[in-house]
Amino acid sequence: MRTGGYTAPPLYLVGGCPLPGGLGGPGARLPGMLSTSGSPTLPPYTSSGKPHPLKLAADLPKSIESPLPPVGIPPSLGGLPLSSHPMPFDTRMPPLDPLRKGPLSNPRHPGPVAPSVYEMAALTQDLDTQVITTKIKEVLLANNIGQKLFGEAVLGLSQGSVSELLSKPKPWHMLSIKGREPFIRMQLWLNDPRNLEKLQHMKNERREASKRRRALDPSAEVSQDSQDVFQAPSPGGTSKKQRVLFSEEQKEALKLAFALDPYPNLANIEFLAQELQLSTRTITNWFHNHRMRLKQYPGSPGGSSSPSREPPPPPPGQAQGQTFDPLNFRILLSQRILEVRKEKGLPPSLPGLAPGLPPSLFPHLPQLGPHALGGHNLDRDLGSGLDLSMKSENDFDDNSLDEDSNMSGAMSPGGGRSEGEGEDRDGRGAPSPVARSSRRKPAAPQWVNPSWASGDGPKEREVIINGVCVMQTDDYRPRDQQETVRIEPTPVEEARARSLKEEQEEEHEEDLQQPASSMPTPPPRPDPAEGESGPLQEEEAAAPQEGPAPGPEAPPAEEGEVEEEEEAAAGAAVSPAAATASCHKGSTRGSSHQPPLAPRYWDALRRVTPRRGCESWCRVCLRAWNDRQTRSSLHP
DNA sequence: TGCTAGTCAATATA
DNA sequence: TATATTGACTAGCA
Repeated sequence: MRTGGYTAPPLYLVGGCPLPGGLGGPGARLPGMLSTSGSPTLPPYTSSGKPHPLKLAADLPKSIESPLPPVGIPPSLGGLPLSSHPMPFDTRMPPLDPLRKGPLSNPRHPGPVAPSVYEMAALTQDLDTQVITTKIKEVLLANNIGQKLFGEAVLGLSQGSVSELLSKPKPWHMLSIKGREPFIRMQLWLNDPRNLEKLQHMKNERREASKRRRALDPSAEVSQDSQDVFQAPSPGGTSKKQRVLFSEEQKEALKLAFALDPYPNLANIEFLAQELQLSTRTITNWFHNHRMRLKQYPGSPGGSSSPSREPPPPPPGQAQGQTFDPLNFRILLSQRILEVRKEKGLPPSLPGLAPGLPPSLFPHLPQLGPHALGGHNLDRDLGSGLDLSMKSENDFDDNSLDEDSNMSGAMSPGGGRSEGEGEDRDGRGAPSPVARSSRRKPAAPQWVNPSWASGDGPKEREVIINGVCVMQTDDYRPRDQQETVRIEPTPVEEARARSLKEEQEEEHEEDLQQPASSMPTPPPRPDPAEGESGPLQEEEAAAPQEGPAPGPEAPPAEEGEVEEEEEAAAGAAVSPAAATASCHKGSTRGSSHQPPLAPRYWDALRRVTPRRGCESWCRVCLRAWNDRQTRSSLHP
């Protein structure tokens, strides 16, 4: 039961109409309200950090010069989402009609159409969400008001939503109109001199009501949650699916898959579902959620996101620039699992396997999944609170080129997700790591740690800058000569043996200035039509194909590849000035400058033409070239 | 059909 | 107990 009793006068928007006393009475103003006839004249906050007095839109259209319909507590609260419920406070806005994006028609309050929340939001100048939430948190804390009560009474949101809003407020410019509504409510609530009084009153009423209920029926251990909240009955018995609790290895696998391809195609989703013994729906949900939540950390210089917030843990970086195919995925995941075990001081070996041999390298063993991996449960073995965010920089030195690639470079050849543009559609937020169609916002920056999967020690000279650039701190001092990673469709045992051998060879490699020695022998030039088979098919591909080298004229790339490569560059964050010289002048993408290739690489590639549009070889060129080689070996 | 944005609510954590 | 996290879901859109 809503302990309502809280009936405030209606909220008026425009001068001449009384604002409810709670909002400051006549003359009170909406925060940052814009005049519809003019440009914003007031910043949302004064220099002292206090909100400006509400600026009225004196010339608002007549259609919204009417009081908002008073909102009472509906007799029945069931069946409606919280956000549709009116607020008992004078921060209330009319219940929304999502179809018309305006207030629900209220037969009890006929008359001119009141401005909807959306209209109000549209009329509202930028609010500093960070300041608002900070103030809200201060007030709540100082007055011992919980998020739950505040959310339900003021915002019409659940506790979890309130928590997210308060702890991770999106900058105003990143909010949709609807997403701005809670912040407008908060601002209105802050402006209400009686806000605390009312909230405390509600709190007391709830407490007393709860006492009464308990007194009436002590056996009913009904939590307050189920009583004072708008408990929506499951309509038609269609309740939410019970939430799945992912195991650590499932999460790790999903993160890895995400790093390989944040937009997996259906085949890959089904593959993951099978591997992880989850439903495809769960997989897609996870990817959706993960993309969205990574985006909640804009981190862009222009963004007004909270400066105190740290970016989310970077995903497994060894996947950067690699393609999603089952074999690749399994190998990388097994490496990751072993790494995690090592970090946790657990034995790297798994039951029934030789030490260090992950079961994913043995497809004949039970599939990788929560019950695979040697039957070990990482949750149990590793405990909670795993910091899987950044692997140690000691076991992946096979792909330093990937430091300049981004997620688009990780697209599966069969994934076909290289189309489109990677720039954030609103031009704000984090630099796009993923080149996408204009519909898709890019996922958050992907961090690169090219050395993750190697068994070598840390490479302190490598500095991770961001998702696509790994700074070579002092000039182009050579790092590992192993510049590319090519995971061939080789039988796993053979692959592992080869890997071990390569590692040994790398350890004894001395001439770091001769990348040519590590450059792969150019495999057959790929057919322009190749590369369209899905990863599952790739997995079934035969052993590495030998064939004629593409020769120095291997590039220019096919048109699609050019597109893909440019998109790879599109999301590149700005690298150090010293490294952002001149390549890709011909790129159609905005911020596509890539660090030029170090001279040592030029030597290796001097006989190969850089990709179209490039003056010389850069990392993108090299990356694209290497991708083609890999693909050509997979799809001769 | 699949995406984003927003939200709920179960669960984990402080 | 309060807050944070996160899987599931919906609406709207292209």
